[in-house]
Amino acid sequence: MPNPTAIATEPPAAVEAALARLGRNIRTARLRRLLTQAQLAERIGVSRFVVAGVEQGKPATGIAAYVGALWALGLLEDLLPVADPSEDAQGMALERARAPKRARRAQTLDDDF
Amino acid sequence: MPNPTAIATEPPAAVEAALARLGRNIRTARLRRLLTQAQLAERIGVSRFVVAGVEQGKPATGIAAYVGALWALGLLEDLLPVADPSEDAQGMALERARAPKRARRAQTLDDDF
DNA sequence: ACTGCATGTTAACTTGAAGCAACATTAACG
DNA sequence: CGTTAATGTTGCTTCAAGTTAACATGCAGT
Repeated sequence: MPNPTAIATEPPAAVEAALARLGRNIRTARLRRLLTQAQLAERIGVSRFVVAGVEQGKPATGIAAYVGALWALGLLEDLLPVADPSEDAQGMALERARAPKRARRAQTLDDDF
Repeated sequence: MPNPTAIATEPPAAVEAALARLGRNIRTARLRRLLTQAQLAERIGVSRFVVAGVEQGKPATGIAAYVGALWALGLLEDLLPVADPSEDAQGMALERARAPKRARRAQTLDDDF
């Protein structure tokens, strides 16, 4: 973000809203578990300010802090379905209806598992 | 990340795996839509290197890049259920005992859990 | 009310993330 | 095959994310 950075400084409204919601959810989960920001931060291995930023949905905060928070709260599995190829109806429809054009496809277009 | 940052440099294996999987999923979704890294990067408003980092699951990359990628791919809604309080069975069970707004516990006496 | 602790806010400092450019590599298409 | 485009890689520069510290605010419990 050296240069007049783009998405981190002025994210689209939808992105901003999604991040705010995610942060609020993480905050709720933390409070339910009776953890302080500092305690959660210690588990993650960051300062309490980073946790505060996560709960505010700060766009420029590293994703490790967010995922680490989910991990420390036992909510990591919630992340697995995100962008899951087998659930991407739109993408599957596109793939079905075309002969491969440009864009380099991975040699084996890795199918996990 | 100034100091010997913790989670971003050596994330727990579970976090690392979750990020790697998320990155692969985003990559697959991009390829299905026949977008190059550069094209997706342009939509998000970052350089192509950031998109490459996202697809590799780089832990220190800002979450805005990840969420921006999901947004540009039409997959933002996948993020809504993450850490959703109404799905957090573990947290709801804890809350059934008491519901503090601020994490606070008498530590001298009265310890359960 | 009073006290203790969690959280918000501010500031100065450090360093690594993101930008850019040029080259190497690989895969898709004719 | 050979061409072309997409991606990986390397090195350098810049600036903001993250750290620490100190202070302010506000909630929870006695």
